[in-house]
Amino acid sequence: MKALSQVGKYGLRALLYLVAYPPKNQYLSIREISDELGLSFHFVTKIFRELTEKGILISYRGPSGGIALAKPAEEIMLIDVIKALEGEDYFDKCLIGLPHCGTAKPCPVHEFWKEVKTKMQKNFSETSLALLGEKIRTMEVRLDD
Amino acid sequence: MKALSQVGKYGLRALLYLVAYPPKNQYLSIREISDELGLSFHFVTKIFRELTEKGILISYRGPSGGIALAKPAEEIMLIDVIKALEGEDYFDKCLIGLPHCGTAKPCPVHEFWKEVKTKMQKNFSETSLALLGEKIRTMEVRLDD
DNA sequence: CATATTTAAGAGTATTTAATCTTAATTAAG
DNA sequence: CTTAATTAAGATTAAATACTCTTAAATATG
Repeated sequence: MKALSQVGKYGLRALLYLVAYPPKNQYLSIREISDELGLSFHFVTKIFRELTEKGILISYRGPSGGIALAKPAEEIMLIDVIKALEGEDYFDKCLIGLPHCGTAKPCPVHEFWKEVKTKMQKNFSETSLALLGEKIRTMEVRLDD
Repeated sequence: MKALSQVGKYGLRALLYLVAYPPKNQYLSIREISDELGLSFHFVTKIFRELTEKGILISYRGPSGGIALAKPAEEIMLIDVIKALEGEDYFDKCLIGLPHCGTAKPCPVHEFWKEVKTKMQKNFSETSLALLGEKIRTMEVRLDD
């Protein structure tokens, strides 16, 4: 199941790198992130520009510039990132694509699909970037490969 | 969340129409299905050709020809259809796209994502086309709009 | 102030997915 | 046997997504 676009996948991985390996300086360069994760520098730059516009990152140009979280990692929830990367309507889609599917006009799998989406929304709303960063740092989990 | 491609969405809707409104004759024409659901005849034809190759449908050419389920609707599970339309590896994908993500090398959201996929697999494995057809026929749910 | 480093912006290209079109093959019915 | 109805097959086109490239703007440092 391809639940995220490449923008979503790469953006999330790149953000998690920033959270897991916070720089000594105020800013971490996009180049370091893209190099470390083996992602296209230009593509990550484009994605991060969007996250900056949406208030999840702040950026600074020039030498020793880069990007940084706009808020403490504890206050940024996974759901914020996913909605920023995939669209605010991410959890509003009918599985079989019926535009008016909803309580009033449910599709054949509406109730079940709503359960799945609710489970995801709940988990993503409770998961902070700080928590994920900590999991990565303690080597419980991985960000590349 | 876009969990299915257009092929998956249209294919499933078209199949469900067949199940919900079984023809008097042995075969139902693709033209009727695509007309009724407002889908492209040619696109549905192409999708159905795949489902025929994969043994979910049988087809018959010529006047009063069309397509029909290869097995009783009770014996075709939603999961079979989704795997046929989206690929056998549909439930094997890492949320953030890491190729080697798994128990040995989990990504930061591996465990949760596995739960979601397991829930879906379980439900889709227990849901027959017959059940969905019945829901549609009794007007509990809808297939267009 | 000159230079190097970094992100910003957007144009450009490539790939994948979606949809359409054309022609062939099959078959029923007059 | 001719015609019409239907799916099969694959070529073609369109659109969306995924990247890549170029140039500009900002800024630190010598």
